[in-house]
Amino acid sequence: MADIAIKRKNRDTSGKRKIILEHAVQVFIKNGFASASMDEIAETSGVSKRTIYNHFQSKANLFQAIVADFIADRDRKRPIEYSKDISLEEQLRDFAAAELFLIDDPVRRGLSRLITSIFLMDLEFGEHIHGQYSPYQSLIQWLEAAKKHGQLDFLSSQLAARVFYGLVEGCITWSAMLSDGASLQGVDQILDELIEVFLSRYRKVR
Amino acid sequence: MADIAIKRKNRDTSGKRKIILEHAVQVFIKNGFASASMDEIAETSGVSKRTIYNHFQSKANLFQAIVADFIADRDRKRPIEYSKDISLEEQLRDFAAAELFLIDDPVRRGLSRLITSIFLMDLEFGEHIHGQYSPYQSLIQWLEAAKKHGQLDFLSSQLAARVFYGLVEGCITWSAMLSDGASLQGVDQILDELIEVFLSRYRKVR
DNA sequence: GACTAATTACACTACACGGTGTAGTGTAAT
DNA sequence: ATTACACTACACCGTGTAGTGTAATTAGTC
Repeated sequence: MADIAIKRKNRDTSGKRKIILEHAVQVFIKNGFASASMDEIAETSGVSKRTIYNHFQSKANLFQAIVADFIADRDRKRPIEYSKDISLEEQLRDFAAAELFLIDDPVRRGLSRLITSIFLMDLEFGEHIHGQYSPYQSLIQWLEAAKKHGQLDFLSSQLAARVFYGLVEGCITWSAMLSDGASLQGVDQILDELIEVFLSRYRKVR
Repeated sequence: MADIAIKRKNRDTSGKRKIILEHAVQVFIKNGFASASMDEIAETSGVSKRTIYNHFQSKANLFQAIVADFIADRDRKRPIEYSKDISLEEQLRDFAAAELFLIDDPVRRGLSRLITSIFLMDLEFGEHIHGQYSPYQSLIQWLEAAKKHGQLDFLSSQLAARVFYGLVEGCITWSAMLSDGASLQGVDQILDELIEVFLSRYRKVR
């Protein structure tokens, strides 16, 4: 494959672009979208402001690119399917892992906070981000499979899914965002407890 | 008492002040703090900008006044104490009611969203608001009382409280904020289910 | 070394917005 | 009639900042 050399004339500018994105994230996280200035982003990146505008049409555009990367990163995980051979606990832990991924790294956590704060004030934007989030649908499928297999019992898989995600998000995600990760201390035990709570209610008694 | 007439000279300006506060809330909710302009607030209020600055030192000051009112409103509810004569379900519903109060009215819900979005990006501000929130401590007391009375069983009241609030906030509060209240459909049944989930795990079996 | 795309430095525009100063008005108390 | 005062309308200032135009410079490719 000669894809790399398909156009020799143009230099590879992806390095600068990447540098800009990485530093812009920091500035946006630190100041929020509105208060982050393009001058500061340029300075932090060690790049002229003009170069930023050569790579990105506008501030909003730059931010979009960051969000797009974040979403792509988040969605890299494949949906999880029900398995008879793995304990319910372990499989539920897998679902929670997708949520933990959003907050266990300081940069991702910062971005989660920023993006969440934006779509608290702009619900349309929120739809756009949250709408394409698959794990939730995936969990519903999983719950129904587990019910069919006689391991779980509930009336509404919708409601059960809401309970599970509510538990994880309420007890872990939100408190981690609001405490900047401090509440992630001992998160494994907390998660075990949440799963225990969930199964206390929905595990089928034989 | 002639307190009202203690100084006849000053006219009562609380009317204008109230009007400004009420309309400023709308503008802040619509645009966020940074993007809300004092000119728009003046126009919306039907009041000259100068008058706003006669009542409030600055934009930040005006916003503080709004937040203070919100907090005062929120904290009007007295803490709940354990009672042997009321079912656990009913008492837990009472705790949840304090949370529901923050999101059942469109204006309060808007303010909740705004304030939350601000302290996602400014954790110090968050401390200030969240730090003085009593229901959480109050629930821990309640849980321990119920345990002593032999109705509940758990190792850590901290963790149990976290689970309960996590359930309520994760399943109800956050989803109501992000859906602008749409998810409040059938919230009573959902709450019943959450309490059932909680008690499935922590109710003492005799 | 020549060519040229990428980058820089920097001056500049356009504009929004927080906040102030002021001249003047309506009104209720004296 | 006078006074005190809340209020309005409006011009104005300073500043921060998104975004542009341009000439000069750097550096990768041939």
